[in-house]
Amino acid sequence: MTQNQNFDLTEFLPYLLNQAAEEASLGFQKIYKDRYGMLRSEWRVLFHLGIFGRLTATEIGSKAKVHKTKISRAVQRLTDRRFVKRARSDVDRRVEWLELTPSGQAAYEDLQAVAKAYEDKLRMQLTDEDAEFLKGMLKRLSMPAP
Amino acid sequence: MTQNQNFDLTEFLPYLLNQAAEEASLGFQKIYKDRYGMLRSEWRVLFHLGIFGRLTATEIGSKAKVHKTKISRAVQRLTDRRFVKRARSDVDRRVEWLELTPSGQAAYEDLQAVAKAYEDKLRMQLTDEDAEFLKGMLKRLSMPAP
DNA sequence: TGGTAATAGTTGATTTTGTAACTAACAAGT
DNA sequence: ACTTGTTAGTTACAAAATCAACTATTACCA
Repeated sequence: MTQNQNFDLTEFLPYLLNQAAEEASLGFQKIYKDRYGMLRSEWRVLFHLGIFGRLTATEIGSKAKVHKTKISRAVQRLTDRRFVKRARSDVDRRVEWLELTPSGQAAYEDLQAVAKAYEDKLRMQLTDEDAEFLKGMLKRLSMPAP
Repeated sequence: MTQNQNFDLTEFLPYLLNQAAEEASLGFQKIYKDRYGMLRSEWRVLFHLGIFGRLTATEIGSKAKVHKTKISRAVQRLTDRRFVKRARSDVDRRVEWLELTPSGQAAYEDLQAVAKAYEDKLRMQLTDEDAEFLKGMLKRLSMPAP
């Protein structure tokens, strides 16, 4: 009897969350990857700038909880592709203001529409009520434990 | 007016799921990493063997939805550390049966207890009812969309 | 039997991430 | 002004993930 009945992986919350997150990301990932050759950190930067307009790398990092080296490299690639424009601040010459270029804006609008459609498709698996409830719990779980 | 009010990242399910999954994994990750120098794919293999007893690499891969190269390398490292023992099948000499060694079993039992305690801690943020509901939805989201 | 396809698992090359150390600029107190 | 500390962002190197190609074995079937 080597079998262990005392632990069920499929009830372990971190595991379940990871499996669901991975599955839920697949379809959208395929699109931003195929269509724009973007990585996850890149569409996130793109979306932050699309939504909030003008941000510094640090601001994006703290909003998205992504490490600054990842942001740095994502911004690098996005500027290489002319999706993002950087401008040193006059007030504090350490910081760089980031903004979408017109083609960055176009890519954002395209992907944002895709994201909306994708979200709708995902939510067809859930009732509206369930989805709201789920989101509430995910938001709670997303903040550092007390 | 460059601000876009039409999309809210914090309501986008794949994003929310990822944030929650990452946060929920952090504490447990720290332990299996610090205590055993393991990667995520490694504790998953360890747990599968701890729970199910004897499996092939392919079986683990399909249960956990992990690519075979990741499994292969995880198994390699686990056998290097004498946590896992491999044995070629006599029936089909392509397949290898994987099993925990006694020290692998000990590591599993230790980490399994940690996982339980960690799960309890996480669930303190939720009522039992909510947690069950959440798990149900995560399981549904974990399967490929219809 | 012989030939083609399928499966289990590994390996190598490339890409991406993680970690730590680094530069440059500013802040605060003395 | 001068030291010390902090912050913004980059870079170098090591670790890990990805993807394709590979070996070895078995399955199918004419």
